[in-house]
Amino acid sequence: MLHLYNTLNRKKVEFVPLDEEHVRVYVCGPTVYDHIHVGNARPIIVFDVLYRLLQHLYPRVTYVRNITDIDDKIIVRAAERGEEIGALTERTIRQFHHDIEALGTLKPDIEPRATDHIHDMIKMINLLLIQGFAYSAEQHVLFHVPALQDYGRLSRRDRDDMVAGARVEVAPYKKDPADFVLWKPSMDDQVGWNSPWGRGRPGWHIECSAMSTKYLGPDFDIHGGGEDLIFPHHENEIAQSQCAHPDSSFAQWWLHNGYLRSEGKKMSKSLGNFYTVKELLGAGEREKMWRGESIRLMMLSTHYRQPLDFTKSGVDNAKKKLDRWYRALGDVDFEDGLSTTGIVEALCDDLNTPRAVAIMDALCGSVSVGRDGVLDAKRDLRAGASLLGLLQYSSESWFQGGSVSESREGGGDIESLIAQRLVARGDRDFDTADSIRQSLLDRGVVLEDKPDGTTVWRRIS
RNA sequence: GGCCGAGUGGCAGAGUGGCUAUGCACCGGAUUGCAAAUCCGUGUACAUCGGUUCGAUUCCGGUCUCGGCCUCCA
Repeated sequence: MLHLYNTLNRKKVEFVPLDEEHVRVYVCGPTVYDHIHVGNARPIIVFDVLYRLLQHLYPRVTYVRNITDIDDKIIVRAAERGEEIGALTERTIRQFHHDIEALGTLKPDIEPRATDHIHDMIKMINLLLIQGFAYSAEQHVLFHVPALQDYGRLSRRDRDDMVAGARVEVAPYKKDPADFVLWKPSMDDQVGWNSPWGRGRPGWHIECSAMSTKYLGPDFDIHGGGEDLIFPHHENEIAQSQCAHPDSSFAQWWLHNGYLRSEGKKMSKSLGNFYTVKELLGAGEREKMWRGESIRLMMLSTHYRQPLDFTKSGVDNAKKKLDRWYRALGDVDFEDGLSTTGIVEALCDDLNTPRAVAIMDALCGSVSVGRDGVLDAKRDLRAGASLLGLLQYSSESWFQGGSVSESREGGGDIESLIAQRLVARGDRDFDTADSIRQSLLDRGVVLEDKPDGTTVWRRIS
C-alpha cells in the first residue's frame, strides 16, 4: 500500500488514485536557458523513481513533464548571446536530454513544450476572464486573487500577510497587490504571439495549468516539483485551474522535494559553487556511465523531502557502493524478477529510498557471504536496482568499459599482459609479475587474483 | 516581521516510546607470494532546557543554531 506525503495537508497518507486503472502524474520540468545543475536534477531523479514505482503498482501510468521554452530568462540569455531563442532552447533541450539519460531516467510519456501550447493557454485565460476570475488592464491579463476564497491553501499563506510582507513594488495596474499575471505584452522586438489582448506572451504559471489539464484532465493524481515551487508557482496553478474548471479540484496530491546545498553551502551563482550535471558527468562514455549512476545513487541516499548537501565526496562514496553491488551481481544473466524483499515496501513508504538502499546493501552482503539462495539474492538485487533506476549496465562494462584515453592509446593488450604475468607467477618470478601489475596500475588497471588461479581486471578511473 | 523545514555516532544517513539500521572511514583479525576483493570482530549517537511517562533520541512546550519562501525567481 503506497503512502505519500501530501503538501496539501502536510501529512503522509495512503495514496488512492482517482482511477485505479490509470494513474496520472505531472511534474514541472526545466526552463531551458542553461545546462541543468544538480539542483534541477534532484526532482528529475526523485520523480523518476516515483514513476517506476507507480508503473510497478498500477496497470497504466501517464507521466507528463513539461519543458518551459519561453520565459524572460530565456529572452535575456538569447539576447546576451545574440542568438535566436529557438536555437538556444533546442541546444539546451538536447543537452538536457543527454544529461538526464546519463542519470538513468525513463522518458516521460509526454514532454510538452510551452510554445506549442500558447493556444491552450489563451483558451484557459479566456475561461478565467469569462467567469470573472481575471481582468485585463494595460494590455496585461491578471488573475484576481480575492476572487478565490481559499487562495493560499497549499503554501499556507494568508493573503494579507503576504501583501504586508511584500518586498516588491506593486504594479499600478493591479487591482489587488496579490494579483498575478496571466498574459503580458511583448515589445515589438520581443518574442510574442497574437492574442485577444494584443501581441504578448504568457505569464509563468499558466503553462503548467494549461498543459496538465490538456493531457491529464482537470482532475489528476499527482503534481510534483521542487519545494521552491510551492509558492507562488503551484499556489497560482491551483488558483487558475480550479477557477477555470470550477467543478474540478486539479491535482489531488502535491509532492515536493527538498532543497540542495552544495559542499556545505547554499548554492548560489555568486559563489559559483553549483555543479552542472554536464561537468560532473565528464567527457567520455565511461565517465558518463560511472558519474551518472553515482550521482543518482548519491541523491537517492537521502530521503527526497530532506535537505541534501551535494558533495563530490558523496558521489565518490556512492561510486564505491555501486562497485560493491556490481561486483556482487557479477555477470550472471537472468530475467528480471519481482522483488521479494522489502524494497517495494520501503519505496511505498513515501519513497523511502535510503531504506531501500540499506536493503540493497543487505542483499549484497548475503551474496558476498555466499549463503544459500545466492541466485535469489542476485535476482532481488537486480529487481530492486531496476526500481531505483540503478545497475543498468553489465558488470563487465561497469568495470572494464573503455575510456576515451584508453582507446586512444589502443590498450587492447591487457589480457596478454595478464597472461604473461600468469606465466611469471607460475615460475615464481614475482619480480616480473609485480612489475606487470605495477605497469597496469599506472594505466589505471587493477588486477585481482582469484582463489581459483584466474586473474580479473578492472579500471579505477 | 510572517510562514515552512532541519539539527542523530569521525562522516553520510534511516528509524523507533523500552530490544538503539545501513554504508563509508578507523582499529583488530582471517585470507593472500604481494595486491585487490571478500569475510569476522570492535562503536549505546540522537542540539539544548523543561514537561508527560514506569521508561523518550522518538510525544508536548520553550530556547538556540542552520536553511528556505514571502509575487513573475527552479
